[in-house]
Amino acid sequence: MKTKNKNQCGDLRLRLLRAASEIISNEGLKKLTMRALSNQVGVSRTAPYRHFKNKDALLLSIAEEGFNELTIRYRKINHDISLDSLSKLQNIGLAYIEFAIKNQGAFRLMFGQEITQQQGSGKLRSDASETFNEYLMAVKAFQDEMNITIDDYSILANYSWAAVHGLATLLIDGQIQVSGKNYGLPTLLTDEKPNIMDNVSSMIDFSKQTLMNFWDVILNGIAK
Amino acid sequence: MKTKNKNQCGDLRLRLLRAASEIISNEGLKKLTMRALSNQVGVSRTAPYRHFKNKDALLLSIAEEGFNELTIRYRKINHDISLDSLSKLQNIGLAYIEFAIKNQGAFRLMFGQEITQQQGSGKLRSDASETFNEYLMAVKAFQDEMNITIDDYSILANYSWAAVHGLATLLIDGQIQVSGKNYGLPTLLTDEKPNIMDNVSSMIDFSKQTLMNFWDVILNGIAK
DNA sequence: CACAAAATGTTGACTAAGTCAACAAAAAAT
DNA sequence: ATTTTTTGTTGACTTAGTCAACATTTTGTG
Repeated sequence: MKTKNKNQCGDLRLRLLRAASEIISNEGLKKLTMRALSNQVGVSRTAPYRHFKNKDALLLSIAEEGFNELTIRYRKINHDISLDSLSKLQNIGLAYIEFAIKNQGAFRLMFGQEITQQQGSGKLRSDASETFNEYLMAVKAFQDEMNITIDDYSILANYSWAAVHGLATLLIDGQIQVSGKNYGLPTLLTDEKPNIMDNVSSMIDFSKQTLMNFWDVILNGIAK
Repeated sequence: MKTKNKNQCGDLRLRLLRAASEIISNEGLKKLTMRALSNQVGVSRTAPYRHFKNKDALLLSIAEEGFNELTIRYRKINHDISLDSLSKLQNIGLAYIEFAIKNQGAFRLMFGQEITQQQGSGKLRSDASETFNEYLMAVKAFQDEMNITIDDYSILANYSWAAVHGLATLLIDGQIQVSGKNYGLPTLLTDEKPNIMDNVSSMIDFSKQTLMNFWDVILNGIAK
């Protein structure tokens, strides 16, 4: 009998995933080496290969877990009866950005090119589909509730995805100054080096602020 | 006398930069190795080290060149008298995306984390500043010409940057299907693998379409 | 033009990292 | 209790970044 008991068989597997995500978030993908990872977790350098075919497979798993986690958050929002469809969409956008900031490692893998260019493994695709479906559902509900003139819902879906994704990406890549005298300016325009992990809460505040403006513009237009 | 003659001293340097960009664009950053690069260019594996301190320095140079190139395009648009401020802004956005699609390698380096997290080298910062300033100039002109109620121009700047950047990023990461029956859908929701290099023109068409909607929404709001 | 200095390129060698194979220990199944 | 299966370890091979020593070519100067 294959005991898929997470406390035994899966223990190391889980610890590896957690540690790997942390390393990527804190030090970047380049610093994630199988050897450093093994070391961190306290096993020999090849132990991870009992749980993952290779490094890419490990990264894939991180992405899968990420989608599952994100789906849970989306569902919680979509199921919340106290929210109207606009609020749901807004909260989903914020959840996306928060997830990106707090789980940089997973986020980069989920929406980066590393994985899309590979096979993708049915598992990943189905996990990701759940996430996307939850998002698309919110968009549809919003369009139904408002009298949106655009017929194709995928337009709004892509548009808001792009905007939110862009903000998330710029933030975790340290491209926008979220604190100090250069608040809101492109980092490359300033002398300050962003200290990403120390700035999580500033980033989230900045995102909230930006998203507020964002939705205001979407709804009313810039010229009002 | 230091002959900085590009035809002699700089010859290999330039060839390396070109080849490196190409490799990143076609096969991804992971496939760019100093050895493969040297091989491609037809020199020994350590020859590049005469022109770049190390691999990171080479990447940095690619980014620098990228900013210079992008600045030129922005300038051309900003100086075009036949365009009003809105058109300028729109064209700049499109130029950004086109650049990203046609120069993935450089783009990833310019706006990714690899570089921001490093020192940044004054040269890079000043090159990037020119690009950003050109962009900010267009935003200001636009806000001046329209009667925008938002006082802080950096809000619109960040907002449109994020949206455009998000679209560019999703496209080059192959996250959006730009042709076929799944047109406009997230790739992970489908079975099709995007063939990025074969899709350049589809991507650009898709971007134009999306940007049209994008600016329409920004100007008029979604509910009209 | 001859020679010294500087720039450029090459080969050899070292290190870090991914990964396989053979072996060992532990857990599970019979 | 013994056989399998699972999980982990060490050794070894390969690829890739990079330095050092050496060779060659280019450049500058008397």
